[in-house]
Amino acid sequence: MTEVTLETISNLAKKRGFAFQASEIYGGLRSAYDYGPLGVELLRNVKEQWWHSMVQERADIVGIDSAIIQARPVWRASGHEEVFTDPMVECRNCNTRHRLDKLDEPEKCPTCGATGQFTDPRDFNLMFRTHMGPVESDENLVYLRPETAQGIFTNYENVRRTQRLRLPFGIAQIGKSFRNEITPGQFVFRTREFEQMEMEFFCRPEDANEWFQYWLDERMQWYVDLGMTRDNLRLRQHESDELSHYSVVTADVEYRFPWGWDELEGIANRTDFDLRQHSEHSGEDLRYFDQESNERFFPYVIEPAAGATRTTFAFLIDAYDEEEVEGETRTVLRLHHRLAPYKVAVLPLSKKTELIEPAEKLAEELRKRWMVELDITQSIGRRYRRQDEIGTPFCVTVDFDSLEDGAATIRDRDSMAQDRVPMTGIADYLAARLV
RNA sequence: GCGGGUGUAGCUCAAUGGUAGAGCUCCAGCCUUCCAAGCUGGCGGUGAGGGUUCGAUUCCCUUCACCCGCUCCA
Repeated sequence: MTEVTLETISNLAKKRGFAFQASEIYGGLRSAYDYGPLGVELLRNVKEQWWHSMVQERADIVGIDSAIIQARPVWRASGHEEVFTDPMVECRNCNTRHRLDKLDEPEKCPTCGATGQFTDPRDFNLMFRTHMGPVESDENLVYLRPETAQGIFTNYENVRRTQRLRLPFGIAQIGKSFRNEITPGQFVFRTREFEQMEMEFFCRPEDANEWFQYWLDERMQWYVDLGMTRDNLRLRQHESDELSHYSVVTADVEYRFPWGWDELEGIANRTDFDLRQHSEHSGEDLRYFDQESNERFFPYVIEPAAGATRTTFAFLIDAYDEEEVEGETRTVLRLHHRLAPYKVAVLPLSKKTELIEPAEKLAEELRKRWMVELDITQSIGRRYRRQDEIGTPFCVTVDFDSLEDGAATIRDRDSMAQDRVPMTGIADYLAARLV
């Protein structure tokens, strides 16, 4: 395992086309990043794997995709409109920031003890505001969602009824969320626009603790199965004073980032808070009717909520490796095959047209099944290293012998071992290994 | 937002109040038949705006972005 710095990864990301500063040609926009051709593939693969394990492979979970902009009362009911606005003051003496409503003495800094050094209180509003419709007025103020979860709760009854779901069941969603984080930073780790992978699992209140534990184990295993180093992962239970307004118990899946342990995913027992709130605010009865006992009750909710963008970032960091090969440093992204942006690179040994033609033909065939890159520039060694650096699991090299024997060399990213395989069998060879 | 640090080519770095250089990368050509080879050539830069000055990448101001801390969270 190579020790990685944030700088190493952000440089690689820029250099190879994973992520770029947003609006870069205009000097950039704080806390906003654009995903390049490699980054979008990696991000898509992470989301695809999550969806696969959460929705496709499960009989008890379905997916939705709700609107980013919801009616304002949704955020009143969820508590976000109230909780996401904090009056803050800053101490001019020690440069610390404090919530005014949490201070014991309004003029005294709890950090350095100085009095009368506070700035005027300022409202920190964590929700993005905009207006629905061409005319800006208080009446059409709307928020960009600060979490995808509320779109699930507001659709709970629609989904349950149309899919004829019975407890326990889950609803999953992947999508963008927006928060005016007070302090964004650490590259793509904490950005104000970010992507979430959230699933709300509805169950009987008495089973909630059991399901909570179940999802803790399940989610932890997901990262490990996709190749993340176990020692770089841990579960951390929230202290009671750091719990969200909706949660009675929360545990975070944390990753050992270059700057320390930090959160990838929060798994929370949201109780019946959200369904109850929406029932009260909307007037819709969102209780579950149990035919056997002839009772109505609010289900409890266990929520594994992961950050798609920061999880992608963690996979990138975890895959990064450098090793010495014949006095040279080989940089290789040891990404799980399912996550690798490109699965195969097709490399004609030289630029001679007699090699390029069969290489193009092979690439065209393989592209029907996988992301394939055809690279014809520079020496074969250099191209192998380029593919190593972006994590491509296999390189297929077409050489002059190929014209005679109809075979090509397949080179493995991790072991650098080579296999001679008939051209007609290459797709099968790769399919057997790209699991 | 506050305090501290940083900003010269895609990357690493150099130089100067007077035409901004190098190595690597990238591209093209030659050569080369399997792990960042060689030769030739090419593209390309002082984050942005303003001020001082005959002249600013250099000095001053403003602004933007990144990193560290405070705070918040997926």
